[in-house]
Amino acid sequence: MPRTHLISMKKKSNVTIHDLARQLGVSSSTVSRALKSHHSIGEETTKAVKQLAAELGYRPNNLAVSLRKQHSTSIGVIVPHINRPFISSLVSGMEQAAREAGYNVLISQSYESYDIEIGNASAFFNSRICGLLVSCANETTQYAHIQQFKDSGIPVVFVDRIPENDECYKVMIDNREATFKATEHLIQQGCRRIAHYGGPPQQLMYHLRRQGYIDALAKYGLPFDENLLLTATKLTPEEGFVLAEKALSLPNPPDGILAVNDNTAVSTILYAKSKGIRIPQDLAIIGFNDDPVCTIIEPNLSSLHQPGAEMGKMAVSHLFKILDNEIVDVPRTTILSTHVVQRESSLRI
Amino acid sequence: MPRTHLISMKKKSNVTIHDLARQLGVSSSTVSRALKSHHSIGEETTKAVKQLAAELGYRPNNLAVSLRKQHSTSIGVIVPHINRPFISSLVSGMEQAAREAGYNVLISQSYESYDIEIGNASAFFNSRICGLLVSCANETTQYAHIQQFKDSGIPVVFVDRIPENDECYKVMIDNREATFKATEHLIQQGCRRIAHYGGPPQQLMYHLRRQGYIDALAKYGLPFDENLLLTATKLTPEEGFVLAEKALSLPNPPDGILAVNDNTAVSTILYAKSKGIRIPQDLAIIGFNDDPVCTIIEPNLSSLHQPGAEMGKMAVSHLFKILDNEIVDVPRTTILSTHVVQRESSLRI
DNA sequence: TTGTAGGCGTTATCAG
DNA sequence: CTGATAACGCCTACAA
Repeated sequence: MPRTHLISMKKKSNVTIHDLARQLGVSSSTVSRALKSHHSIGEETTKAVKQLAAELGYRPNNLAVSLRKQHSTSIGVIVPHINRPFISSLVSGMEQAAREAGYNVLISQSYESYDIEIGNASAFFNSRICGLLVSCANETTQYAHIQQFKDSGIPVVFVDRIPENDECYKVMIDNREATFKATEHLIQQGCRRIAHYGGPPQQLMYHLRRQGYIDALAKYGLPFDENLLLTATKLTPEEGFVLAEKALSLPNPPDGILAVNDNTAVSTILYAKSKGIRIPQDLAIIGFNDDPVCTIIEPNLSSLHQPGAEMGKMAVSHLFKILDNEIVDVPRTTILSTHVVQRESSLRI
Repeated sequence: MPRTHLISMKKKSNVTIHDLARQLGVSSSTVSRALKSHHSIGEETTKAVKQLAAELGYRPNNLAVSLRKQHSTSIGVIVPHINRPFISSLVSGMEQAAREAGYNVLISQSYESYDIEIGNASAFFNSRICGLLVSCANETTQYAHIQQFKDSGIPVVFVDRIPENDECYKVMIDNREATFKATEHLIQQGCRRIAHYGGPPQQLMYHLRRQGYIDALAKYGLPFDENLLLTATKLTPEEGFVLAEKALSLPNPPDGILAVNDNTAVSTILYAKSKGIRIPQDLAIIGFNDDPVCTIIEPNLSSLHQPGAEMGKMAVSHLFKILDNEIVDVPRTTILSTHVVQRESSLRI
């Protein structure tokens, strides 16, 4: 009967430091210290402990460690959708940086919904994440669900979609400058009536992009025509077709389009081509994000490149610095650089 | 003096059930039970507890709950790369299903590396995930790092990239059938010399896809020409160009190409067009995955559609059933259906 | 209906 | 150099 017991030596992995301690005739504190090569433990003891741990397949229980240390190693990430090129690169960068440092990444999608974002934040809080990275839902205009983290000393870094608040840590691009440069590029290519597809205006990001567009027009003395300022809410390819039709059927249609993302820009190219409008001769187009699709659509789509993976890594790096109290090294706002990638869709000269 | 206490009402969120208990003059077990509306607790007590909990901003500590219950609510996910259309949809589906059930999703990327996959699995194990979803790295041919979970009673579901092992839970498509259908489609469109870009052959998935291609040729009495069977390792767009050049510069070039993914198919279209090869008249092409790019490349790329998000949801659903001991409801192998999406790149009739 | 006590696995403090 | 003890926050027999 004890036989069966011994035979089932299937390395059960509930081995704890106490099991090791018992078998070695030492205390569990000694085991705990030996496992992390604490200097105060004798060489032999340490070796013996580590060897037995390996033999029995001991695995530390991070749940217990985190509870005891009052500090977990899980970073929470909230994004609107994972399956979008820019965001999946962003998340990929976060995951890479976090894992290299031995941290886990908890992921969640808000689907652009404020309520879901609140729920996700709440779940993360209860899971005692050690830090939060958020790219806000378009719906989100209040931040109480984020404030709870700060109140508990859990650092938060906003990425890309950020709130209008100077107090918080942000990693982003200069959205105004980006669309300014994009608009400027179109102007330099000879466009004089440039339309802009803007995103949901309550999102600061889209507001700034609008502003860059307007500022560029002003700088070059081009009139601002309200009819040329369209607003998108979903920013899907489908919506892109609607916008394209709207813009191109104006009595006085645009000769250039600055789209707030590549989805809508691509749809516009497809729509224009189907109507016999030549790109870029009749209509120059530039998108935003520099998604992979830019080099596949014909003509290739000019776009504003923003470094997704780098933004993710940077956000994680900032998070770690804040956790390590090297706050002085972390600027409230980090601006990553963007650049216009000039491709056929906008090159008229 | 108690005043100051009351005034500093900055809801510090380290409130525990003991704090609530103390303030209400009850025991912490009562609080614990009241919070989950245990029937044995008086209505008034329950109400009082919940109200105070809300006032003080009490938040349950999942770390402690999991430790105590010996069961966490975190699902680990290992995929090769997040930022690929199919995989990000897969992960998105997983996240959605998991979160709806109140579970967290821990994500990690293997970058197709066996060693990194092992490291990720190890980290997850230490974090005491309650279940694992894996889509294996191409390098992976051994599964000891996965076995540890099974040995500890932690369910594992393989998704898409699965091992050659009947014992494990798998959610996948019928890869052989998929490429069989795709090849058949090309044959029905009049192709007689069909080339195939295969993936790393050690991955069962790619082996099966090769087999479907070969079987279809056989069924229709077409000769199998080794020169038409190319092998890709990275499956990147860049590699697609190399493969395209290799295939199209053969002495007797193919009139149809079955690519193992859309990346390489798209590159082939671009390459062929640059060489004046007409698609689909001179060369019919079909890809695999049905990435968004298929409807943007011109001509639109035919492809094999596989339901990414559904696979992810299904995997999570299976995991939950296994956790709930409803094992009888979970088939070892779940095959999701695929279909050929016929587009211009292959329609010659 | 409520309270007591013990423990989940680990680490930190203090003592030897 | 090592050990005993007490937490971390929660849950759950068992008692009352």
